[in-house]
Amino acid sequence: MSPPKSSRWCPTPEQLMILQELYRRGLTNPNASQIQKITAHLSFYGQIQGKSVFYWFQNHKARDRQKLRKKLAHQLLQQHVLLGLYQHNHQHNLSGFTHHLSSSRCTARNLYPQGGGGCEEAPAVVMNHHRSKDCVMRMYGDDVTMMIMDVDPNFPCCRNKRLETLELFPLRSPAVKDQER
Amino acid sequence: MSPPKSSRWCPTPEQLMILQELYRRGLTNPNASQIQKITAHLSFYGQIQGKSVFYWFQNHKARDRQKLRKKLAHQLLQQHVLLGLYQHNHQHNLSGFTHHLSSSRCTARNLYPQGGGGCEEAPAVVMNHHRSKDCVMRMYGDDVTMMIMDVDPNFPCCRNKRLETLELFPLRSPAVKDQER
DNA sequence: GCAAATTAATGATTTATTCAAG
DNA sequence: CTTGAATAAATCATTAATTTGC
Repeated sequence: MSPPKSSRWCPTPEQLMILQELYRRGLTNPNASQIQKITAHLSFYGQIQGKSVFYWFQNHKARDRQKLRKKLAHQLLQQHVLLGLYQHNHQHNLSGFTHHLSSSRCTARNLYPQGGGGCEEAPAVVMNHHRSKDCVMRMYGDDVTMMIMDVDPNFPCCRNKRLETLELFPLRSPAVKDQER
Repeated sequence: MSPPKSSRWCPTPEQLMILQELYRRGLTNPNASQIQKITAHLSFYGQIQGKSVFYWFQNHKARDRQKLRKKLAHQLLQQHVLLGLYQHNHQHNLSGFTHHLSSSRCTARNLYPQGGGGCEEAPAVVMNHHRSKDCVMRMYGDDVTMMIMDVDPNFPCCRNKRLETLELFPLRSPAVKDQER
């Protein structure tokens, strides 16, 4: 019954919620005394040390900024692209960015509306791809190709034994007592 | 009389029942092969693609958790208000209660890797020390000593006056108007 | 009753976070 | 510190419920 023994702080949902709420409210750089207070409160919900709180705010702030910078850069680029300032040979250098840029609402469906009734042949471009644990899904227009790559039996979440031999469709008698949750 | 031609999957009642039943039995994160099987079976009841199954489980799990979180947040607030915990200092002997709270739905396995209780504690030596803009933190095992050195008044985020007297747990009137989404 | 208008659910996509390997 | 993989969270978009005025 020895507890998991993690080498690092594992925030409980409560702790996380509280931290996020504080951050949202504008506390991005708590001083020592604030950290102490916060730690005290959070310790009610689970083991926690001051340093964890300290780190959390540092990391969170850093990632927030990073996010912001990225967004800004993309917006700028967007402007440039739209204005045609990168018309000539610079264009391909943007690929790394544009892929992100154009992702917002340029889905295949929007670019190649199905309503067209087949006038458009084959949007041949990969609009998006979604990687899953063991499959890759690629969207070509409306279609999706799922490539099964592997099923890892060791994957931790398979610890639920029932899943191992999961009967997908027992579907016995119709009265399965479907209780609403 | 072409069929309605929906742009998205509309689950039939049978499909929905099956999915819900699978979920209820503990299948919350099917792998690709499971998705394939499920899709195959469900296709008996109507047009369906693997991605729909994939999405369904993702959404269902997420919204399940969302509900739980909301409930939890509410309870949390209640606890704080009712017990006046927010004026405590370190109060560690609440473990039983804490456990109950924080394990009510420990959700992500990354929060609780081994499915056990919480995170164990206590490297016993001086771990490290960090210099922050306004404090030095020294870690002695579990303890952290923070010495306030200075508070930089120029730091941009300090413009928010509320921070000066930061109320960690404001918990004002019960009717905080928890606006949905 | 019945549609147009509104709102709620939920399918589909995108973005962010987390863990850990390199 | 950086990166990749997995997945959770947030968001967008469309369909279903429902409300509303006739």
